[in-house]
Amino acid sequence: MPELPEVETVRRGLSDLLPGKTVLAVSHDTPKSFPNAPADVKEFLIGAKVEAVKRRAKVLIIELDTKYSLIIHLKMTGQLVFRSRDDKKRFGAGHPNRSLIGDLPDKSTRVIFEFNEAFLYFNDQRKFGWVRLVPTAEIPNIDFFRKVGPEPLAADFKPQDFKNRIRRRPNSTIKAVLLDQTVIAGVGNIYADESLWTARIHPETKVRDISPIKLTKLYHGLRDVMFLSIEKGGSSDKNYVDVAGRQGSYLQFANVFRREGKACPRCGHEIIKIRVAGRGTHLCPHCQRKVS
DNA sequence: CACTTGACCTGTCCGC
DNA sequence: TGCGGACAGGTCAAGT
Repeated sequence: MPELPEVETVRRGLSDLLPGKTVLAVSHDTPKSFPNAPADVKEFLIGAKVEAVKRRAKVLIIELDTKYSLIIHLKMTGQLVFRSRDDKKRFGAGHPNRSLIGDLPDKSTRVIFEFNEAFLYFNDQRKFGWVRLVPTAEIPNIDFFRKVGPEPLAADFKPQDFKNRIRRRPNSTIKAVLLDQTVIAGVGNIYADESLWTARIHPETKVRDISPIKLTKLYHGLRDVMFLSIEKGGSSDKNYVDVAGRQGSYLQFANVFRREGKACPRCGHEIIKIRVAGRGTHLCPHCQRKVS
């Protein structure tokens, strides 16, 4: 579930909490969740101090003072939840900011990082996510980072850059291209559907059939929905929570996603759900016509 | 080569 | 209430 806005929300939370803290211990459930632990953990992680928490596409990068970094992908159901000794006082029962998840670790907990008086839990129900320890200087050489496209929210990412990237795949459907991380970084199913609705583009439209004006609308639509979602703490359908265990509220503002059978907020026609590029896809068949 | 489909996992929901 | 099947927000490898 976590797409760019959710991962960015987690990054901001971790960035407020982790820098300056030293890793005291690490435990993990399976090699799958932490492929190069524990041998490397003992040697490279314990005693390391967190310097910064960054994000590239949907991947979190926790930079340590040892020239190593932890890189973390939440995939569909990953969570990173931070609990300090003070959290019971700050987020106890009745507190509006209290965590929505219970005692940790729970049965979805895969990796635990212990800091002084605090723990960071990596939970992942479906076990698609992972944590890796890599030399910081090697990160740009990792296959995923070499291939991944530009950050759509970067200040220097202009409409023309967006159009040029998208047009590299003229014969694909626009939905498939938006989801392709090598074209644009960080777009997932929710923000693909929402941005296509905003730009009034049918998700099955071939890229070559979309006018320049519509592509410009899509550029702005994509950025608008992502900026709004970050402001709302991301989308929580089921699993996603921030570092304090709180859900995001963006889906309250969604126009089509998970709204099949309801009225389109723009024209009142019924929103439908179809399958495009192998993914559940939500659209208004009246506002979003196939030929631009 | 460009593009699409299945596999990876667990949990939940829906129809019988 | 139980059971089988479909489905879930991401990414690869393998297939056409």
